[in-house]
Parts: sequence; structure tokens; C-alpha cells
Amino acid sequence: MKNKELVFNIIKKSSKNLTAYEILEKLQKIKKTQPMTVYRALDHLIKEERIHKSNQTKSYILCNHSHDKNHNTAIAICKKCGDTDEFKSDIFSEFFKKYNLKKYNFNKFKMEVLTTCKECN
Amino acid sequence: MKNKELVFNIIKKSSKNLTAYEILEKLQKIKKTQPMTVYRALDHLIKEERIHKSNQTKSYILCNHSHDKNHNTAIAICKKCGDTDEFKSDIFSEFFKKYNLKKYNFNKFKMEVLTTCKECN
DNA sequence: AAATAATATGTTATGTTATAACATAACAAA
DNA sequence: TTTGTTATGTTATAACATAACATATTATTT
Repeated sequence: MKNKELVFNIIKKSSKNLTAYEILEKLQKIKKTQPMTVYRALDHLIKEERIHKSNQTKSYILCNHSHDKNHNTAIAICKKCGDTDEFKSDIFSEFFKKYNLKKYNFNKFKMEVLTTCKECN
Repeated sequence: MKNKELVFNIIKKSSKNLTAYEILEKLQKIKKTQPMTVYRALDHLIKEERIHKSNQTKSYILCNHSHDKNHNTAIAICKKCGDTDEFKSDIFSEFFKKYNLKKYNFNKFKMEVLTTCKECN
């Protein structure tokens, strides 16, 4: 199986969002692997929109395909437990369009909201 | 002058958003400095809400004080030129409240939207 | 003023995340 | 079969961030 698919399956099977090096550790149990291998696989998967990256938690998130046709991404992250939800981005697209926010277009965007979930709060 | 204020002035005077190590380089021109010094100063400034950190660009942004009383942060970042704008977060607070987004409260949040500005697009 | 506490700073080392650069393999299309 | 393309391997290093411990400075209390 390709590295890309191995990495994808690791992400898919995990109950929590993993960092690149956590994925590396798991992949190393299957085969000898260097960081680059993981990062390359992650890059491909992100390009294919099969996963997203949270820059807040530096972890990689399975895409739930609840984005609109422009593949905009809107993710909430709990700063305490690290859990994420991906929202339908359509409502945010509308919102950004409605409020003319100065110098940005928001045709294509990636939105991350760091907050706390109801369980942790 | 304190390290904190030196760092603050570097950020304030800069025409672009700086990373921690860019700030380090500038501070080293004034005095012998290690990374820790910069990170400590940045931590203090963030706690005092005088600056924000963008995790998308790993750079530090002068706060424009356009947040509401809960000091929520809403920042747009151009993925091409790295320029940022801080929005009044009130409208987003309202928005999040209006749409009941499942398991999150959004009482206190930090929002980053990566997009392209009109100049770059 | 001396003692104490709190805060700031200095220093070295290390941890974590990510990419550069170069080489080779595998495979498909011309 | 040579050419192009994509995937992989490997080593090194860049870039970002924190731990841990020592010392100095400043503010507060006695």
C-alpha cells in the first residue's frame, strides 16, 4: 500500500487528531519511515481535500466533506481537549459576503476557531 | 528599557508581521539576546492583549483593540502577502450565538481566517 | 533598613515541527 | 526503450518553541 494511503488510514482509524510525528510513530511500526515521508503524504492528502490541517493544534483532521462546492474549510477546535468539528462553510461564506470586510474577498478561505467545547467548559 | 517593551516596539514599528525569530534578529542588533527572551516577552504581551499570534503564519500581530469586551480575537490573514486585519469580534460572537454550532459555546474564541486580500487576488 | 516575595532576565540545552536537497525506484505513455 | 511523471528514500538542516536552572532586579512587608 502507498504511503499516502497508509497515512490516511492511520488518521482515519485514530480516535484523536494526530500530529505529524504521532503519525510518524505509528507508521514506523509498519515500516521504516522518515519524517519527510509523512509530510509528503500529508501534503498530498491536503491537496486532495481528504484531510485538513489545524495550525492551532498542528494536527491533521479527517475531512468530513461538509464543505461547500468551493471546498472552503471551517473548523472549530477545543483548546482544552483538542477535539475538532468541521462546519458547513456555506454559512460563513454568506456571512463574509454580507459583511463587507474591507480588503478581503473570502472567495476561498480556511477558518479555524479556537474555543472550548461544552464538555470541557 | 525592558525586553517586553523592546519587543513591543519592534512589532509596532514593523511594516510586516514578524515571526519570533525575526524579532530575535532585530533585538540582537540592540543587545545580546536568546530566543527565550523573545518568547517570554511575546507571552507577556499576548497575556496583556497588546499583541496576537497568528498560528497560520506563526507571526505576531499588533492588537488594534477592535475586539469586544470579552477580548475575543478575529483575524483575517492573506495567504499570499501575509497581511492581517483584526475585526471587531462582536459580529462573530453574535453569529456563533445565532447558529447553534453543536458542541461549542464560543464564549471566548480566537478565530483565524486564511484567505487572500483583494490586492493579491 | 533588612528580609522576603515576586518578577524579570540570562543561559544552556533540548524538544518539536517542517523543509531543502539530492538520489533512486516504479510505472505509464509516447 | 526513452521520456515523463509520481512516489519514495535518505541525510541534513531550518524554523519554531519550551524546559530547567541560575541570577538579578524590583516591590512589599516587617
